[in-house]
Amino acid sequence: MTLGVRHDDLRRRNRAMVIAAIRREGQPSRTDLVSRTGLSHSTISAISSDLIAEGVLRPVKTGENEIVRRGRPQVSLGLEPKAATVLTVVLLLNTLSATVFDYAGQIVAQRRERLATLGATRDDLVGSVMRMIAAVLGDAGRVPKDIMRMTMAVQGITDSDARTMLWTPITPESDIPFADILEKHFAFPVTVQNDCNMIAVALRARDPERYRDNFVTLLLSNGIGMGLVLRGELFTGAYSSGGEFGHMVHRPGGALCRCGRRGCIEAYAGNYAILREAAGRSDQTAADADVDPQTMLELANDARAGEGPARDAFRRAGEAIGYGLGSLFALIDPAPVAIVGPGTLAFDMMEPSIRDAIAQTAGGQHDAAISFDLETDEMPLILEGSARRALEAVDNELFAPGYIATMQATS
Amino acid sequence: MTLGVRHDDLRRRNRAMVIAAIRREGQPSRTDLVSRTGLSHSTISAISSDLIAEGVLRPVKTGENEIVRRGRPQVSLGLEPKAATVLTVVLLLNTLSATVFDYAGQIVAQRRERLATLGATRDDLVGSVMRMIAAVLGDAGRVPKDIMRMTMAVQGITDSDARTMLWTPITPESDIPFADILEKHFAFPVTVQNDCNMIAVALRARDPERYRDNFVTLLLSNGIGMGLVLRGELFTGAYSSGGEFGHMVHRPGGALCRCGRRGCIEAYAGNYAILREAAGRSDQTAADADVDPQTMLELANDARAGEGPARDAFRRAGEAIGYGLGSLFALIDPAPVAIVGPGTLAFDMMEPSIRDAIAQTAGGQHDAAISFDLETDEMPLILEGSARRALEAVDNELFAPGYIATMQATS
DNA sequence: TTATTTTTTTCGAGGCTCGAAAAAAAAGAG
DNA sequence: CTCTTTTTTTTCGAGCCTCGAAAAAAATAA
Repeated sequence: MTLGVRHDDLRRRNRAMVIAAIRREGQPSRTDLVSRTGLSHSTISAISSDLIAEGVLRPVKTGENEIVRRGRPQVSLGLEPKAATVLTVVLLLNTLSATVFDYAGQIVAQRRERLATLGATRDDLVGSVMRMIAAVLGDAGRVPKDIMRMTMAVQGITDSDARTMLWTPITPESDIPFADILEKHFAFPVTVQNDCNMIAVALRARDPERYRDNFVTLLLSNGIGMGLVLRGELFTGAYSSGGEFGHMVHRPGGALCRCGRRGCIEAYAGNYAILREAAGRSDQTAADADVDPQTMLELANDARAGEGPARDAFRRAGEAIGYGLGSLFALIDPAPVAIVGPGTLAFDMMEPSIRDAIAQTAGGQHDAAISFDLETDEMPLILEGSARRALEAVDNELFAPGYIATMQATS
Repeated sequence: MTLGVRHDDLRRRNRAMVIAAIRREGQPSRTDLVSRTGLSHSTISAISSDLIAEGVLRPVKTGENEIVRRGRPQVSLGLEPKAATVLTVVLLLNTLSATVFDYAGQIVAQRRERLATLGATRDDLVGSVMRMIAAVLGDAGRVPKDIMRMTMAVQGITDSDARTMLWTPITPESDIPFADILEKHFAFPVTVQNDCNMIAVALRARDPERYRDNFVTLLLSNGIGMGLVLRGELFTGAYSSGGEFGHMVHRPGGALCRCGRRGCIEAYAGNYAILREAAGRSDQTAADADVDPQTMLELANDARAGEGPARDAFRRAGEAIGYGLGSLFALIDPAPVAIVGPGTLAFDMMEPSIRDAIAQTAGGQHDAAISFDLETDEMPLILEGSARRALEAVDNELFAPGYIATMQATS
């Protein structure tokens, strides 16, 4: 049950608010903070001087963009890059990358390598991740105890505690408790997140006007991923990362899906499904584990050239996505949709049938609210979202009792 | 953007917490409140004596159930019935009822009448509601300015501001702004809520062990309604009351639904759909506006008697519900399901196919978490949920600045 | 050099919660 | 019947926190 609000929570919350505002705004002055947070000048002054003394914030000299006016000039406050260091690891099909960020969100060091995930054993995967972390920490000139938080983004389903990769399309291995393994080895806190959720986090940070309280991100690739933000919060399931849009049922008992079930949206709209259909193979054929982007581009060009199996396949894919969005919108009301990933390259071939299908559903009522934004390259978004997630976790730890002691002990 | 926490918010929140705890627990002592809220004895003492002085709480003598122990006996605190009066109106197919509750949640007066909603014009409906409110207020010996809050529960879709009935199956009329109309006439605040959402509110109050953070309520009747609680909060859409489970797409382009679209879950699982199928009519036949419960009981008995069209119809209905739940659970993870309404009388004929269908979907993975509770009579739940909603709104208004002044002015 | 303007800090007042101690209210013991 | 013990509730002073007003600081304009 909900606990009463203690007196010291008050300061902690207001500190959190100030830091969050600075992370959003970039380099606001104290006066900006007053208007953003609704707190008084006195309070902002007290909190910010505390945070500066603790090494979390620093006054920054704004060079050019300042309007020269009468009166005492505003002093902008920025996050102190040295206040903390965080680490992100992104594990996707055949790709592994690790990045070190400073507290201000700037990249300190980055590594990326190809990794044949499909054939990799559990130990291969864990070992590769560990080696890459060690290497990138070396590049950045940091040791594990400098890292205050790590976020790992993976393709697939994670548990709701963000500790274990429950299932993934990138390897037959499942239930890998990355957080436990890495925390044991490196001794910094780790969370494991779904890649699409990280995309959603990044989009909200990039364009808060458009992506704020309710929106959907779809990742169109060999599978179909979804990130869902409802009421301004990332939606996750009760047990898992949830949001398995690709495995909502499009046609009961229909086409064979990569997950082994039948009729999932993915079994019509995933790259493998589009290829299978365009190639005239039965929709009960086993799925390809990976489809070359080049192949999909050629398929899209075939479809653009005129009617034929390729165009039909994309139409069918669009229909599956459209009915799925329609059902989703029946539940949550229409919302802006961001389409991310390689699938955007053929989105023009799918959009008409998506819109037709949505119009057939209850979700199609307010279709003015439905718009599609495209972003082909998902990798920068995943990285940005992961970093943001790790940094925001640090932001909030800074106010926990004992933070100051910890900082002094480690710095 | 989120505002800073002011100093006076603190007291307001803690007062809210105390009142909420008392509404949940019934008649806790101050010591109980200390452990429930985590606040100190001093704070609880201060807040409760304030609330007693303001006439919101009262010390109650617990008669029997008290364990006789050494030491100063605990004094239980209860809600003061005279602190406020709320009103609920429930408008369903062919039924209208209005109830007056005191602040402790006891019924003061109640009226109920049959009303031929299907043939009623907008003015008929509004007029009937107004007359019934006036009558029940008379029964209760209250005047409109005694009422601090009214909740109206309606079958159908409401807007997310809870002010307008956007669409309803009980009459062809749509977009009736009940809240505006009634507030103008009676001058007390009104909200308009979806009936299934009120059922969810009531279930959570009745059995907080089982229905707490995540659960689903399905109302099986001529149509299919849903109430959804996620993360402990009633889920509503961005524009509407949302949760249109019955209009998720089961079979694209399939059976004709009452809403005019094709393939909705309701077009297979609503009473009219089951009857249509069992009677051997085409699934493109127009829906009956209402189906006699007696007819459904006979149909269920036909089905229980052995294989045949009736059994097939229920099986098909179960399949639609099952795939729908499967898709829902793919998004939100499995959760307990409460099945409410006349449809429960034939639930035994549907449950096997529901479970079979769910097992075919991604949502069926953790099917241990899926359980069905049945409750045939929805009316008491709707009433209880509506009252609770109104009372909780009053609970929270009591802490708004100016509350004390208002109370003194009106009492 | 002085006045004006704007930002930031300082200072005292008022509220709130907390822990400890005191008061209250009952049962049990002698 | 009185005193002790036990438990609940209230009181009291300390410590924070936020706020508004006033003061200080830091720049431009005259």
